[in-house]
Amino acid sequence: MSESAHTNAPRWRRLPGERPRQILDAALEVFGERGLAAARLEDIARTAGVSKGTIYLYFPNKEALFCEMIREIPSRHIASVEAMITESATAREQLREYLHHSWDYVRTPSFEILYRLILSELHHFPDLYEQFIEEVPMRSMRILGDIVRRGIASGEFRDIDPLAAGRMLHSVLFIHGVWAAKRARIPFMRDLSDNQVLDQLVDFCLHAIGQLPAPLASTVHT
Amino acid sequence: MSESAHTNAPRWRRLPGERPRQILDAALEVFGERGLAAARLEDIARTAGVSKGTIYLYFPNKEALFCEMIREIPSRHIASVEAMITESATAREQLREYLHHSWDYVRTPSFEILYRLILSELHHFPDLYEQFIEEVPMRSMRILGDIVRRGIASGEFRDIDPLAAGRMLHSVLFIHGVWAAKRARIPFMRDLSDNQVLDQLVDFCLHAIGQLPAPLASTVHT
DNA sequence: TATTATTGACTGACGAGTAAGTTACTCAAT
DNA sequence: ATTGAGTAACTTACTCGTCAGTCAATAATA
Repeated sequence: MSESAHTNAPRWRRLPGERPRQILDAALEVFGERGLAAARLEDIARTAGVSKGTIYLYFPNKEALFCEMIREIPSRHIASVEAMITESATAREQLREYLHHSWDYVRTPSFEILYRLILSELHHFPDLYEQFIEEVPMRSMRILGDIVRRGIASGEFRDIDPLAAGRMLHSVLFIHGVWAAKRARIPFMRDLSDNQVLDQLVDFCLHAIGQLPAPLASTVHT
Repeated sequence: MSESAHTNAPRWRRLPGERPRQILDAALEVFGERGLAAARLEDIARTAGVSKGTIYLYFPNKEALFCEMIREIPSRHIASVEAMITESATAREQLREYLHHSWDYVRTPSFEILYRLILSELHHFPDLYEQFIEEVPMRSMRILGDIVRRGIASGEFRDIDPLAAGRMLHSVLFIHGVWAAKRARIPFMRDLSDNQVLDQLVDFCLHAIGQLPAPLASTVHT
């Protein structure tokens, strides 16, 4: 008994390099579960495997931790989505690809949590909100808008305001992503697989901006 | 000096019939501003023009007040939107009309607040969440789905899964409504009027489900 | 040994909920 | 019409638990 009596394994380790990341991840989990006001720093600390005092070594207070989290997390993902864009294909193919990649991003639990937290706390952190808007949805809309513009020029798409189209495409993808991430709680998503939903999205969107009803073609993937 | 010294005007009045509504309206304002956890009952009381104790005469506790508010508020609006549906017109016209009416509903500040609160508290009130989903978005999707079904039968719309189409239509309308309600804080909505956005929405949606790109399309080869 | 990361018990403020006291109103008796 | 006792509506001052933030002590590491 009592391996605790005389193990020379330390009860805790010094990890100043890893603490911020650990704490931010724990913060995402706990803030995501309870919201900014109701989340307890003790819970975040325990989830991160540290004590409450440690948090204050790396973040001045609860709000700052929250803000830092909102800033840090999306920056991990965005670059990877944008890297996926290929210049080679037709606008139609390029659009389809971008929708697929965005679909993967927008369904991640962390995205859903982030969006939810931002939305609910937007009153108190306007600068944070604007930054998020700029870095996530506007970026996405602009990229989509550019693809649409190319497609119009090439005659693949009908004459539509590219920015408006980008906004529409983003909105429908985005909200379905949030729903899909929480599918278990949303009745009208329960019976659909992610791929089915994506197919419906792509079909709907391509018809909305397409020059012609499309040769009935080719939404199959997997 | 001191008109308070001997006015026979009562310092407060008994209004048991009006209190619940007053308190619920105040709750929407204060919860909407600060969220469930951070909102103070004292603030709600002051906004409602009563004292904190009065709230407890009508609601057992903070959570119950919150839930009652979520239940009560949307029921005021929904019926009025559904009453607007006319059976006479073509599916296309009927759809256009329904989108217009929903657009008005979905832009109201109270809807935006409600949606935001529901989304952020969904973890803790699953039954409330399901009820909201059932009463607001699902209802809307079903109505839209029915219109689409009619339109397919009449040849106005292409052959598309009506429920999926209803979901798409709702989603894009809904999220743009939320954005429009907070337009001042959202860069990509700032330069657009509500009517412009609605026109873009209708245009996008009708093309997405339309059999042909509208009247103009009859000249296009098949 | 010196240094620095980490702990955890502590404090002070804040706010939900309570209950005893106060005020507005009601209505039966005059 | 007026009174005034009874009651329902409302207020206010209080309690008590909770939790953000602090700091002196302690443990790991160089």
